[in-house]
Amino acid sequence: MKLAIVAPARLAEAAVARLSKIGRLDAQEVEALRAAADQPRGYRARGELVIEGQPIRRREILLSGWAARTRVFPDGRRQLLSFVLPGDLIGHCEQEGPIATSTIIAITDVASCVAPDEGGYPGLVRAYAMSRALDEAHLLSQIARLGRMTAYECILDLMLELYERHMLAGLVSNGEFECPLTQDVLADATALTSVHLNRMVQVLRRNGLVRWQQGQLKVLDHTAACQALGRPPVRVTI
Amino acid sequence: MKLAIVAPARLAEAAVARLSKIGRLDAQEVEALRAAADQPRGYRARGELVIEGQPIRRREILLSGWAARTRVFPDGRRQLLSFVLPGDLIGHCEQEGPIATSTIIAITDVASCVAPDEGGYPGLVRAYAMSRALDEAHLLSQIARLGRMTAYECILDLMLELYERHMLAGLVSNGEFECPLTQDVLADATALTSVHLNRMVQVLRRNGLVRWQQGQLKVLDHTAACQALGRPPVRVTI
DNA sequence: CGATGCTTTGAACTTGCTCAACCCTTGTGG
DNA sequence: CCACAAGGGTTGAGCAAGTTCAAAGCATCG
Repeated sequence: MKLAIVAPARLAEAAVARLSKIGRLDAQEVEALRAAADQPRGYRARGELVIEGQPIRRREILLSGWAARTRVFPDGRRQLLSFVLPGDLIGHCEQEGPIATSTIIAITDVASCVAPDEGGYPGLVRAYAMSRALDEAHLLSQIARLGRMTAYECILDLMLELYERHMLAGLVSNGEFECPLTQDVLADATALTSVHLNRMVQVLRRNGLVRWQQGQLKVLDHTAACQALGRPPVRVTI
Repeated sequence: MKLAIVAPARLAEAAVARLSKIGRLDAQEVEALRAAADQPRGYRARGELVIEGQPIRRREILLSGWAARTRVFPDGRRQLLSFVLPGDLIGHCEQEGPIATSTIIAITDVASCVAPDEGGYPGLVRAYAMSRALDEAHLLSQIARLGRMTAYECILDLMLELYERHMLAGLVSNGEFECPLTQDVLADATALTSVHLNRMVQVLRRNGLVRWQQGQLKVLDHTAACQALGRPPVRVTI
């Protein structure tokens, strides 16, 4: 299967950037990562990387594209639990005989690789542990968002999270990053209807906070965005 | 500080029940747990067990009482992220220099103890790993609840989760368990106002699904409850 | 050039919120 | 022993945020 998203040679870069920052990887560890990324594995958009309830076969690292953990109700309602972005881990958990607690679907075409074993690599141990911790933090934020934020705040807060996570993976240039989501998907993530999401995004645009067109998302006014969320103007990134 | 909730001798029982089930502990490991529980540490209701942003000092196990991870917004809005029940771990994470991602407050008076070091105890390794995995599963459920369930479903689903978790800790007798929450707290957990929560709880009672009085909660009609949530009638507990 | 998938708009509707009062139980001090 | 304060729980009426349904606009792609 061909992967047109990122040229093969650069496929590892986002994951290397993210994991070496959060794990303070040394040259050897980065090399191990690159070697793993040299054997990428592709999934088509809408494909399932992990299926809820099934045993987890191997630990992977997302290299390119967007994926998401989702839960679908018996009657068809759908909720996105969290996004999985380049450099994020998939299926990392410490139990023996682990069972997936959620389905992970590819939102776009996606590439991943097997996560190099951390044995003998203290940096990888740190990186994996920190990545799990960040994952958990994202879940907590998602709960707070869905629980107590208005639609407007919820969308903005999620956009800021996505911005910061792309920043960490070195995927922001000029304040802008690729956000190939449809409004339907973003609605599933924010627990809104796509109709209402659309209206609120229009308000965000009208207020000059964000630009989102042709799959590129740019936070135009960080200060105003943080203010709208009632938080300290500049948020520390890790 | 005196702890009137559970007699000291029995203080370890819920934690032992839960952790030995999920970790298949051997006699020696159970003994290590009991020894740790013999030096309990108490917190008053409303006290903070962990504070968001501060370094995590030590890993603990909750022995008795209810606690909860919470997030408070700058303007005072509050969201309960998850409940912490007897046998649950507190501050377990694998990074070095870990920072707490959420504040944990005591809902009732609470007792905890230091978590015995798992070195040399494979059962404890399993138990801690599984406990972390369950924790994550609870966060995912919470997201799905807040995101896509109606108030009625949300409350019922949370009550079933609490029931199952108490079951696991051997804290259910006669289908009934202690639930010393105020409606205000339950409203913060389900992201509702206490007014609306109250009305929906009344409907649950009227429909014969639950009884909740004098701090005791009983799920009266499991089949109907599962049906109302559109899921298979009997849910597997682990 | 039609089909398909995404975005945008309008109008009626519903769920859950707000505000305000009242009730009940429990504990405390005169 | 009563009064009263305090903290939950309950009720009502009006309101607002977000949903539903339906249709139209607008790209892109074979």
